[in-house]
Amino acid sequence: MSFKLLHKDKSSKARLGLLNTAHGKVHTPCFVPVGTQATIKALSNDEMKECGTEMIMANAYHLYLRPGEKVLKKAGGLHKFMAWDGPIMTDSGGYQIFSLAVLRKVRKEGVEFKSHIDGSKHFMTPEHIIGFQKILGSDIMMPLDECLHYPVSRNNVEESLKITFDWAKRSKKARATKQMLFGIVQGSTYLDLRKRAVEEIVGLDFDGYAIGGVAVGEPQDLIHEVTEYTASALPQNKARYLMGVGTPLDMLDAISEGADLFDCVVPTRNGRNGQAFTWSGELQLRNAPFKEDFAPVDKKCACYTCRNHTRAYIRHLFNTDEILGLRLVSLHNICFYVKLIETSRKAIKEDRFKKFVKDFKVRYRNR
RNA sequence: GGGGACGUCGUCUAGCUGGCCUAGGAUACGAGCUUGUCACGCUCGAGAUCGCGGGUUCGAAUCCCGUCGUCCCCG
Repeated sequence: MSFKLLHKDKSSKARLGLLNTAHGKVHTPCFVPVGTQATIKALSNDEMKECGTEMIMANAYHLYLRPGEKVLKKAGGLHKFMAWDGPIMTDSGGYQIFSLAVLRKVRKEGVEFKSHIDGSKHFMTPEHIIGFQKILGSDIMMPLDECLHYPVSRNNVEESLKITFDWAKRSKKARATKQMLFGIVQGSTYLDLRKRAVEEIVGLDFDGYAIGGVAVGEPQDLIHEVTEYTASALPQNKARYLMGVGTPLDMLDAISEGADLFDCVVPTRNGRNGQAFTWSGELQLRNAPFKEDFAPVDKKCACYTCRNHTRAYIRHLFNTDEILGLRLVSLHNICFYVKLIETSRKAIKEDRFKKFVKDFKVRYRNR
């Protein structure tokens, strides 16, 4: 249970690290696919492993509502339940409080919310969330936090930071020693508030630090201004997790800004909607130009999808609502993301990450 | 040969006691969006002068006549 900083790129702020968890090692930078409901939608564990996925992410809020504490306890934890023997991170549900805002009431003690599934009322405290993540047996737990949408007034951010900090303290107290617990830095786009949040959270000494409240509606340049600023303020010897980011370009930029871990629904969600990521840009595979395109999704990709199938076939699968279509593109996208980060690690090791990103952007023109 | 029903975007159709229809929807088609997943989703676009011709009327997809086509029943 530790993080080792192995190398710092000489051409950028990119870092190479090794995260040791109870269920294995994670090489950073690392992309962590999102499996909210204890499954990476449409993909099997074997497929994830074949892509080279080292760690996956699940969501405490969702699993708390379904299947619930009792089932997960009886199952012997999340690893056994979903038959994934590698590292698992779990998000607390802080983001859900934000994204399901209509239903929530944030109080100092915790959050009151209505289940989006059956409307039942629940009250969750930071202690509950940690307790539940203990039952899950997550390798990396996240504390309950409040994630605000952009834009938000300075006053609201200051008020919110107090709650997030208080919850962080309480989460720390309630933590389990065998699992890692990260602290989350909020502060929206107010850099001085970000700085204050970093000082407070780092003062509590967590196993790693997350940059939250980023890519929640703000313009591109702000995403990176906040990320770079916050990452630079965090300690060198701890992993930095940029929550919810992102697109290939956002991730690469964030790596140059010093972030180590990323989770994002984009490769899977967009994959289910027919968008493929490739070394030469993004493809809307449902679009007409692919009707008779018998090339693989990406010539440079060695994934199952690209080894066996054509763009024309995948477009056909989407047009006929066949399940295999979503599976093939999700699989390709995950493989692409993992490979992109693997290649990034190599470039960092060789101190040429800045050039690597520059070259990648030239080829990745569609955006 | 006689009687009846029906004919509206590519497809399935709403409307048919005439003006609110410069014809609505669904689907197919075309494009865009998607950043700690309420999501195989969302948004937008193009697409029919209402089988055809004539008539009544200020005004017809809607009423009348003819005609063509499809289907059904009787002979």
